[in-house]
Amino acid sequence: MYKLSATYYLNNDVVFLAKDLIGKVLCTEIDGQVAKGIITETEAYNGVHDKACHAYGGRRTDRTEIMFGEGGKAYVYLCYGIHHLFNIVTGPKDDPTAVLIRGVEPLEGKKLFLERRKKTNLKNISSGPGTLTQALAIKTHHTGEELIGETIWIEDHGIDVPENELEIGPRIGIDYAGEDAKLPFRFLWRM
DNA sequence: TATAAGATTTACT
DNA sequence: GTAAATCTTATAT
Repeated sequence: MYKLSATYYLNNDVVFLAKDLIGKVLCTEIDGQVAKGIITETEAYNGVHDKACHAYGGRRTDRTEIMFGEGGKAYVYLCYGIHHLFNIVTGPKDDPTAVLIRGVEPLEGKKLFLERRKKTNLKNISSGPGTLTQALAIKTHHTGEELIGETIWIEDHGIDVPENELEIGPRIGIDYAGEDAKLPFRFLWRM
């Protein structure tokens, strides 16, 4: 088991990273409490060429600025006024690619998952992009956080995901993106 | 300064 | 299965 290094995130193939991150372990230490979850679902956001990406066409705003920096940082933003969505910025400088984490499975600190989500069982406790951030206590102010630091990081536990359990398909909830909404950039581990 | 729309979740019919 | 909740960001006055 080891923590992913900074160079891992500099890979310019965001689709490869989205696939490779399935089975990795997302960890947070917030308020002195450690929680870990196995990543089971991701989506790739392929920079300026991707209509579904916030940085499509080189749009550079205060919000998307972080994606134009080097990979290895967190990009957390609020959707529908309620939900915090967690992205991993990837690729070299000026290449605004990112991987959206859409789902995790509780691994460590399960008690925290239950408390933060106010639930009594672990079923579907962090199966959506907005709910996993709640379970791991990730908030918008974590944007820009180094993923090799002490607050949010990713570990490789050597978990093997069989090819036949990996579902690849079009992304969800981005119908407005036209043709790009159909690209097979979504990866889901069917356990 | 004001308005429109959104990478979703939850509750209710 | 359908609809409401809810507030930030981006774009237009």
